[in-house]
Amino acid sequence: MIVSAKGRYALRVMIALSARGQDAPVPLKELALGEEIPYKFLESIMCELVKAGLVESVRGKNGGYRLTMPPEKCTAADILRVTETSFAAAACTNENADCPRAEMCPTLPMWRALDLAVDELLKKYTLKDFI
Amino acid sequence: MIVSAKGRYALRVMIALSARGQDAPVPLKELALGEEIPYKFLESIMCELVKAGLVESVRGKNGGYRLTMPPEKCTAADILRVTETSFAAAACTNENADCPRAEMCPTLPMWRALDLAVDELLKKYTLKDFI
DNA sequence: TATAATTCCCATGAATTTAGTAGGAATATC
DNA sequence: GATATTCCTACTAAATTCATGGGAATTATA
Repeated sequence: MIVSAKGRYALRVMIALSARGQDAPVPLKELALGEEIPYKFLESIMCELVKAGLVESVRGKNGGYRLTMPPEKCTAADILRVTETSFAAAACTNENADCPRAEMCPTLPMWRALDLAVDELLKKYTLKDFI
Repeated sequence: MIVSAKGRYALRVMIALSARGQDAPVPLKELALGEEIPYKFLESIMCELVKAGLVESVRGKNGGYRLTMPPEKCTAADILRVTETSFAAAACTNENADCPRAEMCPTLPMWRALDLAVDELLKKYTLKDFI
């Protein structure tokens, strides 16, 4: 039960972008160096964040990445939902879960409650809270 | 962010043991078949549960496993703490965590809060609640 | 005391996921 | 046209999870 390095990197980068304001886009190189995240790994993470609509990219010279919303509108839940391949506490509550026991599983309600509790908490933290 | 199969197996077995009362020990073979858990994998799980003091084992013929406490005294948190190699939401709050950024990490408080929230919730579910 | 049923212990292997790397095409600025 | 950037696809390495195998130790009972 753990948040991956990818998720933590994503959060860090989003915080870094917040601290920079929304004017000029920040190039990947600068983000990677500043946050000490492997360049190519971060590149793949940024790709996911762009696809999810949390950041926008500007290509070509003087390009880079920029938040698509003000920091107070983006929560930790928004970010981690993108990067964590399984955001569910137990596999049992995954979208693709296909457990034959699900119908009468005594623990399923607990996993659902856990998912909810985690989501509630992560929603409370916005990027603004971190800077 | 997910509870492993091991953890779910452990919970299931503990529930099965609860349902059987504390009298005669239940052999591994029976547990494995009944719960559809690979015999050898379950064996290693039982070993951990014994070491943690949640179940006791009786060796030799007519032996098996038995809870060491009444089902209402054992919570999901007690069980998962044993089986999950990392019970922390983020590696950052692991016992062995040794992050150079920890001192001034803006997200650390969130991970701690998350750990707490998860623990609180899992403590609410006792084995008795599942049967 | 032999036998069968069991837990205990140690080592190994397979599968899956996570983390990271490499190279080049496309795009924009100057 | 040179340069700085994102985008895309594929690959590799490392770690973790999920098991499997074989045999020693222990105990009840016939």
